[in-house]
Amino acid sequence: MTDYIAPRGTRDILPDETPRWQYVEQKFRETCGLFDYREIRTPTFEHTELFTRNLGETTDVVSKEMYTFETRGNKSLTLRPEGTAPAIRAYVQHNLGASLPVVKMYYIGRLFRYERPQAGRYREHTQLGIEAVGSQDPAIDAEIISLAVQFFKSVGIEKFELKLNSIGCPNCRPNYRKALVEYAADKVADLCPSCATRYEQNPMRMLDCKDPGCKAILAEAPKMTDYLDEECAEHFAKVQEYLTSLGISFVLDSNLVRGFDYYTKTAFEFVSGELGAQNAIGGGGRYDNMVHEIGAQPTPAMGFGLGLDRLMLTLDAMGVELPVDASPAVFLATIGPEAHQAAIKLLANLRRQGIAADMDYTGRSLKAQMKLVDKIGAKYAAIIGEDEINTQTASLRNMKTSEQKTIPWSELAEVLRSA
RNA sequence: GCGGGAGUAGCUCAGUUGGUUAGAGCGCCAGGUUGUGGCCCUGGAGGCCGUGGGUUCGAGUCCCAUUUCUCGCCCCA
Repeated sequence: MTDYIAPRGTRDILPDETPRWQYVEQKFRETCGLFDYREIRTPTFEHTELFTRNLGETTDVVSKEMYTFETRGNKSLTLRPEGTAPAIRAYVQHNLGASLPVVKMYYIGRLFRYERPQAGRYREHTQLGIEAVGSQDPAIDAEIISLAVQFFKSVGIEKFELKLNSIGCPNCRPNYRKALVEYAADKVADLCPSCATRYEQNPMRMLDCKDPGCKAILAEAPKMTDYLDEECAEHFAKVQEYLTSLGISFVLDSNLVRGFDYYTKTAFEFVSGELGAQNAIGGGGRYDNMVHEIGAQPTPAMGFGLGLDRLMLTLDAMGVELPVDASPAVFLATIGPEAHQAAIKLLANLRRQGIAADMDYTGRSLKAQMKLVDKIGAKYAAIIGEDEINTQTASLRNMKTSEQKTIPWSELAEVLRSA
């Protein structure tokens, strides 16, 4: 055993598992394509200020979970802890809004957060995300949510809960915040320590505290949805209306508060009962002010992110079988050095003609090679020994039916292609 | 940052009140007549028993520390 192991909170996805990941990623790409979202790839790290200024100074991510380091030139960089700010930074930097009314992007990227690992939580994880920039139409909110739903279903996840809320905007949220603070003012002493801090710094975060005491105290607290201004209320009603018309069921959750400060209006989260304590499989919301804060003219936007690692865990827990098969079509099993030499050339020909093929490179017996064919799951074994060399053929064995036919080398690719 | 559980072969795990050369199943490798996989049989390789210290005539087993993994809290995907 080596002393070198993957750093805490990171892990290897081994060759046996990667086909499942690739399959899910492919489904995501296809779904995004159906909704006309295009891929954007942004750097793994960004200037630290992008995150500190846009996610909120008091959020956990910014205050204690970022992987931040200094360059030789004393600039502070940070491994991206989330995907939205970088995507919007790119949108603004390249003025993407100038050429399209609504810019619809998706990304598949690794995110980094320095947290204590546990089930479904890693220090490096993969997130699939989408962002739509340029529309305040509640139909875009519904589109993004329905893209997520369609994607979940495409990989076999039917059971999940969609939680929905509106957290208002800078116009109406202060009123609610004030009402909440007034409600909690004489109860601070009874709240848990972290809620006492939240009361000071970010009162709305008290709403999703899991402490039973806090829950009881806040059960009677005023609700954001009762304080929405006319525009936000109408937007929220429309989102619900559209979702309903799309046949997407949801539950309103007035305690749903997203982790970053940039959200406005719509907030939503998908939770899976198949996961442990970390049961949020994806979530997102509207962030109508970020584009402006990053430096472009005010432009509404809406996005969604989902944790691929947690999605894979959910699939495992649900026992979903994905139709993946990474096995080659044929394995050349050879007897003796002459056959080995002939197979090298034959193998290259097959591959050039688009037939996935492999052969033995360890000098094993035919029997051992056949075992190997079985193990790697190749559909056919092409056996080449002295007889076959003399006749320029291969004994093509169907590993499932055990049928065996003599095929000339020149016809091998064609036979395999039509098999 | 704080709590609970666990580190014995590649994997999943046994290992009796501390007592000789540390085990099983699976996997791996080689055989079971000539050039043929799955099932079966036989044999083999592979372990500083996480690491360091301590108690003891003797430690995989007891004590301490440390480290890693794991589950949970905070929070999030």
